[in-house]
Amino acid sequence: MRFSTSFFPTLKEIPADATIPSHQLMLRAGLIRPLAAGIYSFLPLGYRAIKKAMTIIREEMDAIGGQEFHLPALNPIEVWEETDRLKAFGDTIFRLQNRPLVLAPTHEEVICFIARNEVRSYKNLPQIWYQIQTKFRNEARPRSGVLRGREFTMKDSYSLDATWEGLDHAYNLHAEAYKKIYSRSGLKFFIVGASSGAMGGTGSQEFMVESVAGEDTCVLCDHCGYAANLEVASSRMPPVSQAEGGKELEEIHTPNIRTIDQLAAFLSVSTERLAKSLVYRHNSKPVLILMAGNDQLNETKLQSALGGTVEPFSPTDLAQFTGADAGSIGPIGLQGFKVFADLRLKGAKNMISGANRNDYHLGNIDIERDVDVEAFIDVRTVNASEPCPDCAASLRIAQAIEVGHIFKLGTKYSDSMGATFLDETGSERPIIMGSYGIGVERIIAAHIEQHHDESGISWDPVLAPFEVHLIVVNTDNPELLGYSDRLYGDLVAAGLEVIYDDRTGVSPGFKFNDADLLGMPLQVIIGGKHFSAGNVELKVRRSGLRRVVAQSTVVGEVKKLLAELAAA
RNA sequence: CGGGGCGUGGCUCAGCCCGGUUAGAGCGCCUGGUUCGGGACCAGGAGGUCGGCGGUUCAAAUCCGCCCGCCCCGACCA
Repeated sequence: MRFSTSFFPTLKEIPADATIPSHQLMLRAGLIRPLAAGIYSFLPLGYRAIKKAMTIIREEMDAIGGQEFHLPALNPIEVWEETDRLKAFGDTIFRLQNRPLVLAPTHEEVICFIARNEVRSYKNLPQIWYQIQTKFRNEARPRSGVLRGREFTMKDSYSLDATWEGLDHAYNLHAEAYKKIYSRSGLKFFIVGASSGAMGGTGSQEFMVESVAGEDTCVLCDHCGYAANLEVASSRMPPVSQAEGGKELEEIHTPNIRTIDQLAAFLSVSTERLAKSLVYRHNSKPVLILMAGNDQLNETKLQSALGGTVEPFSPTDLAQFTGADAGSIGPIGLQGFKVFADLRLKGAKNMISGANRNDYHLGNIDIERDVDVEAFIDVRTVNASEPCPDCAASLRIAQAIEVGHIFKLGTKYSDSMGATFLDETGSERPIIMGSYGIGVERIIAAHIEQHHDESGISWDPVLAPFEVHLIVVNTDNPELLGYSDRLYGDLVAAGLEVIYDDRTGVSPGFKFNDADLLGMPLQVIIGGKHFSAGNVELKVRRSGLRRVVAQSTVVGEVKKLLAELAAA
C-alpha cells in the first residue's frame, strides 16, 4: 500500500484519554478510533492485524476438527430465559427496546438450540463448533482501550460430546490448540487454574499474558511453574501458634482498639496470635469466618468453598446481631452464627479474638476446644513471597491479561434446554459440553503491551499489518523515487506485504518516526546516503540492527531477514 | 452503581479562582516558496454555538443549577 493514498492517520501526541501503552499506541498508530465508551472502530491498519490473529485462530481450530459457524447476534429472549441466564447476566446483557431480543454476549444458548433440533444420536457426536464474531456486553465500566469493551470480537468454540471422556479429550485438544495460537501470536503466556464462576461446570483454565495493564492477579512460582489466579491460589503457609495450650479463657480489656495491628501493638503479641472475625450472609443465614491475624479473606474462594450465595453483612445488621461493633466480634458465645475457620487456624491454641463486647477481647483461646467450628476451609488471599504450595519456593504475584478461558461445562446448558441424544442403549442423555473463548482484540493489545518501546509498536511478523515498511527518503530526486517505485513493485511481486511511504513534502525524520511508531518488523530505507553507492539500507525495527545491501540483492535479503525474524 | 478528574479549532493544552478588548498557544491542515537521513524553515490563510440546557448579571468560556459525554479508582466482570 502506498502511504500517500492510504488512510493511516498517525498521532504525534499521546491522546489524553489513553493511559496504558497498548491503548495509546493503537490510537497513535492509527489502528483504532473511539466511537463511544468501550466501542472502537478498527481502521485499515488495525483490522489487518485483527485479521491476522483470526487467521491463526482459524487454522488451529480447523486443525483440531473445528467447524466454523456464523451465528446470530440477535437472540430471542426466550432462549436466555430457558437457561436462566437472562437473570444471571443481569444488566450486562443488552436488550432491545422494540423487540423481545437481546444482543448475544456469548452463544451457548444458540448452540444448544441448534443441537437439540439436529443432534439425535451418539452417532452425531462428538462435534466442535466455533465462531469468530462480535459479542456484546454492557460492561459497567469499559476500560483500557480495547481490553474491556462493550462490543468485541471473540472466538468461541463449543464441544459436544456423548461421554465425559469425550469432554476431557475435547478440552485437551483446545488447550493444545490455544498454546499454539498464543505461541504463534508471539505472546509469552501462562496457564492458570481458574474459577468457573457463574459459567458453571467442573473445571476451567485461563490463558494469561503478564502485563501491568492486566485486570487479573495471578500467583506464580518461577521455580516449579505453579500458576493460579489469585481467586483460587493457595500457598504453603504454616499454621499459626500451636503451642502453649491448656490455659483458661480470659477476658482482656482493650479500650478503643479497632484493628488487628493496634491490638497486636497494645498486647505486645504477634498478629499471628490473633484471630480476626468476618461476618457474611450465606444463603441469607449469618456466618462468621475466622482468619489468622492479618490474613486477607478472598471472597471468591469463600464463595467456592461454601457454595450458594455469599454476601457481606452490613455494619448495622452486625451490631443488631452481635451487640458489638466489627472490631470486637468473636467466635465464642455468638448466637445464631455458623463458624468457619481458615485452614491456618486448625489446631491453633493460645489465640486472642473478640469477646462480642465492645472494648474486650478473649485470650487463651484453643480453637478446637473453645470454638464450634463447622469446617476449616482455605479462604485466605495469597501474598507475594509466600511458599509455593507445590515446591515451597517463593511465590510471585503478577498482573495479567486474560486472553483465553476454557471451561468444562458438563450438562448445565443441555439439561436446561433439553439438548439430548440417544446413546447406544437407546436411552436419552444430555449432551456433555465444553466452551472455549479467545478475545481477539486482547491478543492484539497484549501483543503490543509485550512488544513496544518509546518509539512505538514493534510487531512480530505474524501479526504485523505489513511485513515491510519501505521508505523513500527524498521524493524530489527522480532517480531515487524511480528506483523506490520499482523496488516497491518488486517486493509486492515477490509476495511480500509492503507499506510504501512515498509521501512528498514529508521530512525524512517524520517518515522514520512514523515507521518506528507503526512498527512493521523490517524497514527498507532508500536514501541518498547509500543509494549513490548502489546500496539500500535495511533496518530491523525491534533490534535496531541495520544492514546495507546491494540493490541487486534487496528482495532476497528482505526475504531472508524476514524469515530470520519470523523464526526468532 | 459509589468516589474522583476532565470537557475550549483535528490533536495537546492555556485562559476560569478574581465575569468586562476581537478567545489564545504549540502541533496538524490549506496556498506559495525554500529544504530533504531522525517529528525542517519563511510568508500568507482557513478553522471555535468555549459539551448541552436553564439561571444570576448591564455583561458569562469564567459564577450557580440540572443534564450529557469521556477518562481513572472501586464494586462488577459469562
